[in-house]
Amino acid sequence: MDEIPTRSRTRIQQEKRELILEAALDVFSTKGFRGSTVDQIAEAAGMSKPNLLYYFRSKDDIHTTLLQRLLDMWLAPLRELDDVGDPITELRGYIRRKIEMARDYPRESRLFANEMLQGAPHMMPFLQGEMKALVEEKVVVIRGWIESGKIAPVDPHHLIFAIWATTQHYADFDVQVRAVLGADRSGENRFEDAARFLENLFVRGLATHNK
Amino acid sequence: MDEIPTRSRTRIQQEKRELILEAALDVFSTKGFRGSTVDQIAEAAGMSKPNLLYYFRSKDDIHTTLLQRLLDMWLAPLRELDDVGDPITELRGYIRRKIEMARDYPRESRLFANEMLQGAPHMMPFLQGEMKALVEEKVVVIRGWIESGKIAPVDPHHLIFAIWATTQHYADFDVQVRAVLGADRSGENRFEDAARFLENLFVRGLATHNK
DNA sequence: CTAACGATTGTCCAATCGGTCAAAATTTGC
DNA sequence: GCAAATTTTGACCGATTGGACAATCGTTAG
Repeated sequence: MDEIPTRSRTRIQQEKRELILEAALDVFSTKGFRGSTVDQIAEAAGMSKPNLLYYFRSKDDIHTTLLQRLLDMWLAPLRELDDVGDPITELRGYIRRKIEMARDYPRESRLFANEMLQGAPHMMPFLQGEMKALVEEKVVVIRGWIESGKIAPVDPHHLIFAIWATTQHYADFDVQVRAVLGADRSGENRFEDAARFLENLFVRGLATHNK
Repeated sequence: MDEIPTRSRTRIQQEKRELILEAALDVFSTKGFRGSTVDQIAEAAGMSKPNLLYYFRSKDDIHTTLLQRLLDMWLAPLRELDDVGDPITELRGYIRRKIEMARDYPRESRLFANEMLQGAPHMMPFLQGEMKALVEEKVVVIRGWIESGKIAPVDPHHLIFAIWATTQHYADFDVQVRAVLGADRSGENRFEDAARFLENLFVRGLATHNK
């Protein structure tokens, strides 16, 4: 077969492809693309290498498919940042959504981080296109909040970077966070603590009124 | 030869080893360990592969040496965080030192990030040992500042994480930052803007007094 | 039952990569 | 200037890896 239209895929094909992508996400996110072997992915998916290559034309095909899927979900939290609500509430919600993503989808975060570290060879068009456009849109919103005196005057771009950095840190640098917090403090409540700290930090850092 | 004591190395050996480490840092930091080949490093260092392997026993040896050197410089900025000065000034200085490191040593930052993404297979002892110890020491300092009412009551661990995340972000996610800022705003002043924003954010976020 | 189609695997191959080695080229010590 | 030591290289090797392929197994429709 050459290229199966998604429409005409067997139920088994759909399921197996899902299974493979799931396994590949595990492997790619921690070992990187070049550090992963098709055999490792196949074993993680519980099938033989030739069988895996029956569902995906190549290792690269799997990787590309994963990145493609990542695009959609990656911008979702920022998309929800809305002009209508109270700025502080909106930003607080954005931080919370991002922290939840770091907690619930750490592998996707690491996959993205790997791609960025390598200079975004596959995602550059996405960064310069869809992502930049969305950021620009939200920058306008934030700038509006500043001009109406609802939040402190800060650089909107760097505000967004700071939220990205602090939240994704808990997925990408999970080992470091765990190691530094120690065995006892490394329970799953570290995301709760992080959320509390970050909301606090940003709310205080952006407030225009005194407490 | 088996293992040359550092003491008895020729001048040429010292220089060539430096040259190789410099080239390897370039390659490893963007392509990761598995994604890099000895040939690439050798070419970047302007020598043949066997010649490179005359100065380092193995690819792994180069990598380990780079990570080893990284340890020293990585904790330096935090070490300087001192108990004596004004808390806000101290923290502001720490942020500035970290941003300068991201600007001046982005390859080292990415090398570290790669190691973390893969679960710190080589640096785990360092994380749990030296790094955790230093953090714990500084946590005590920060806690002291909080108890004496000099900064707002926040979780010291997560404060440190936030400073790490926001500053290193400009090295590790440089491509993304550039892409989102656009060609015009991506001049080298982005580090200045970032520093200004971050100092502002943290100072406001930690202040106990009203402005 | 059986023919057709989809799924699975064992085997193999070419390319890449880390590393070796002996020989050649160069530098150094005297 | 020359011998010893150091540096550099071309050729080579074994192991790994991505992928191809033909053969086999399983399933399903008639």
